[in-house]
Amino acid sequence: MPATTKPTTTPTSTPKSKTAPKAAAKRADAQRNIVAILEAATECLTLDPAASTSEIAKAAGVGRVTLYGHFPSRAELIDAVFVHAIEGGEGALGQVDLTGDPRDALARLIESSWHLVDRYSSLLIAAQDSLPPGRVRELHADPMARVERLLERGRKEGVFRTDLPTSWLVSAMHNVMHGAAGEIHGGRLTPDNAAGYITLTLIAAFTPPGKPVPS
Amino acid sequence: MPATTKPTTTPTSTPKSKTAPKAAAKRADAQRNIVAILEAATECLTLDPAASTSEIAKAAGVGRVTLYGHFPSRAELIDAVFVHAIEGGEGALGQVDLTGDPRDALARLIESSWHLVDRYSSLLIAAQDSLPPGRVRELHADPMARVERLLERGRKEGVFRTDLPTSWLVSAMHNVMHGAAGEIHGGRLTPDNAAGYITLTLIAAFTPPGKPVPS
DNA sequence: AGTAACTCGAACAACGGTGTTCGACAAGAG
DNA sequence: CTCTTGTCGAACACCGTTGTTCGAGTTACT
Repeated sequence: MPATTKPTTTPTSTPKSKTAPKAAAKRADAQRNIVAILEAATECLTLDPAASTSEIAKAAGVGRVTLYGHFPSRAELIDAVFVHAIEGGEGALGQVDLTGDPRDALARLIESSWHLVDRYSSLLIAAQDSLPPGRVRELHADPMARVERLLERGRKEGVFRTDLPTSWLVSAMHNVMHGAAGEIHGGRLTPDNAAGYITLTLIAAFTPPGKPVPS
Repeated sequence: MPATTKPTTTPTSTPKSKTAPKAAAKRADAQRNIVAILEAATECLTLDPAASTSEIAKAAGVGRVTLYGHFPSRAELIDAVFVHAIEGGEGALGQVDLTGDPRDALARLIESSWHLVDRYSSLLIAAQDSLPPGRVRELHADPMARVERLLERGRKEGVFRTDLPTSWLVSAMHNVMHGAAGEIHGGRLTPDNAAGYITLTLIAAFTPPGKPVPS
C-alpha cells in the first residue's frame, strides 16, 4: 500500500528536496504518474465536472488502482487539482501591473483573470459539489484579496463607489465573469468580446453615484 | 398503466374542461395526487437540486409507482415543475408597472424578480442538469423578453447604454441576481440588502458612458 | 543483483439511483 | 352497484459510481 502524498509544490522542480524531513522520497516512477494524474484530472474535470475516476485514470494512462494509491478519494484528488490550478493562476495574476489609475488596473486584472475563469469554470463546479462547504472559498482567499486591495485603493481615490460593501463588488465581478463564461459555453458570446464587455460593465457598475461613467 | 398527462394549465381551476377533445378526463383522485406531487417536487427540488423521486414521492404522501404513473421520468417531472414555477413567476412579474423612467421601472422589476430568483435558484440547478440543453432557456423566453423590452426602451430614451448588446445586459442582470442568491445562501449577504445592492449595481452598470450614475 | 516500491487488471462489495412489473386492493364515475 | 381507473408496497433488473483486495508482474533505487 503506497503512502499518500500531497505535493503542495510542483514535484517537477524539486528532484530530491534534501530538506524533506519526513516524506519518504517517492520513486521517480510514482512522481511521474502523480503529475500525469493531476494533468489528466485537470483536463477531464474542466471538460466535464462529473468526470469519474475511471475516466481520469484512463486519460492519465494509469490504472484506477494506481490513482487511488496516490489520492485516497475522489474528493481529495479534486482538491489537489484545484489547489494546483489556483497556484498556477496566482502565478499569472501576480504579474499584472496594478499601479496607476485603478480603472485601468482593473481592466488589466480582468483581462488576465478572465482567461482563468473561462478555462476553469467547469472545474469550479466539480469542486463546489465534491469539496466540503467553504473549502472553495478558502482556496480563493488569495485571488480575492488581490481584487479587494485594488478595489479599496480605488475607493480611497474616489474612482470606485463606497456606497456598497467591497465584498459585494468582488462578488459582482466574480458573477459577471462566470456568467460570461456560461454565455460563451452556450455560443451566445464570442471569446474575443468577453473581456471588453466585462470590463465596460464592471467599470460602470463600480462608478460612484453622481460621477460620470468613463468612456 | 395510467396514461401520461401534462397539465399545462393548473388543473385546479379547470374542473372538467368540456372542451377537451382527447384527454380522457382523469379521476378526481388522480388530479389531487398530481398537484400534490407537483407541490412536493417544487419544495424538495428548491431544497436540494438532487432530490430523488423517492424523496419527492414520500413528501407528496404518495407511492413512488404512482409518481411514475403520472410522470414518465424524473426529467419530465422536473420539466413540469419548472414550467409551473415559471408560469407562477410570470403572473407576479406581469403586474409590475414598467412605465415611467426606465431606471425606476427596472428597480421595480428587480424587486419582484429577485424574490423569484432567490426562491427558485436551486430548482434552476436541477433543471439545468436534468433537462436537455437549451430547454431552460426556452422556458425563460417570456421573462427574458420582458426585460429586453424594458432595456430597449431605456436605450431609446438614452438612459441605458447602447455600446453593449442588449442580450449581454440581460445576461449581466441575470448573473448578478443569481450571484446574490448564492451570497445569501452562504450567509454573506442578508436578504434585506440584496434587492438594493442589485439595483444600485445594475443601474450603474447600464448607465451610458459619459453620463453620470444616478444617485 | 537484490530488494523495496510501485503498477496493473480483474474482481468484489456496497451504495444509491432509475424505471418496471406484479398482484392485491381502494376509490371514484356512470 | 358495478366496473374502470388509480394506488400501493415490495420486489426486480439495470446501471454507474466509489473504494478495496489480491496476486502477479515491473520498475527504479542502492
